[in-house]
Amino acid sequence: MDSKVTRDHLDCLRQSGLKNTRQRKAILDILSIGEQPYAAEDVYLALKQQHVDINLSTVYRSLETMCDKGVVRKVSVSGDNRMLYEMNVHSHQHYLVCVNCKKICPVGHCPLEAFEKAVARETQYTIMGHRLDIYGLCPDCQKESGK
Amino acid sequence: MDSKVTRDHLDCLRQSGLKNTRQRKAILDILSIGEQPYAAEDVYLALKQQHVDINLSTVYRSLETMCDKGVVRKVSVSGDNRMLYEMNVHSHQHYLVCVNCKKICPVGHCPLEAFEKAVARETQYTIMGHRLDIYGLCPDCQKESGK
DNA sequence: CTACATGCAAACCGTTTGCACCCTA
DNA sequence: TAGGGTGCAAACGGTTTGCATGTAG
Repeated sequence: MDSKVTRDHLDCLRQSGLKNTRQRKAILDILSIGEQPYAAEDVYLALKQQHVDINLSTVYRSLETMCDKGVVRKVSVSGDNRMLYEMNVHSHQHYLVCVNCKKICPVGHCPLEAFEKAVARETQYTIMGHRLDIYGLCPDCQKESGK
Repeated sequence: MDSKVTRDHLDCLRQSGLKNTRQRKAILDILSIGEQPYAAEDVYLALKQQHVDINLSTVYRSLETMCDKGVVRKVSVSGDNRMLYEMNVHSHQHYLVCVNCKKICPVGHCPLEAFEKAVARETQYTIMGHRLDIYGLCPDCQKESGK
């Protein structure tokens, strides 16, 4: 399973015409854990913890070039001034962000296709996409604030 | 009409327990022009152009305290790493952002009440709000890119 | 008169960049 | 071995903060 994932990462990089470096593979390994998006620094710290030696600029630069090639994608969520990065799986995704603990959790389905069409009609814009995030209190933080 | 607006600003500040300073009134005057949200620096430059003497930190600090009191609100939109500020009128608002010229235009109606309820049910979060912005090409930029 | 506001300059923090060296293809 | 990738340190841009001074209530 581990080798399967690594294999995929090699393919991703090769297909995008990117060189296959230790650092890039390590970054993709981190992004593949869980479904959350990670800030550049999160990736950096996670790698440090695994004793993977890497420079923070390299993390930024790699994420950026992998974005350009469509291997990863950027997302930014309310209440976090940092850019977050995630694997660019094709399914379109939105997040539920806890305003207290900042935990980020993906929500299933996107209700906006019809709305986009209506907006396009009304405004004459060519709609290219949207960004939606929902914020609230997660169950744990509800309990905590109930105390 | 000008005096009407100024009057409102005095009321806003008074009701929030904020002191009524030259700087705060000037900031609110700027935010009341048009329906766009402004970055702190936009406000600062607009004031400078009107020969209103103010410090950029004061702009940031005033916007922040007026946010706390609910007089203004923050919004952040995709593709701009700056925070934007607007009058906190109660109607909930979303924006259409041109990816080319960065023009921001408000869209009428918000289609997400039902969706929020569904998400709350599924996830057990207490939903507090959401952020939605739509991006695309405005009519002017469509023409330009057609050339 | 006192607490809150402001100006100024320096710090901060996420991100980007220039440059020399390194290493994959 | 050539051209992309990396490390390091310094710059950058938006925002925040400490401190002395100013001013609204």
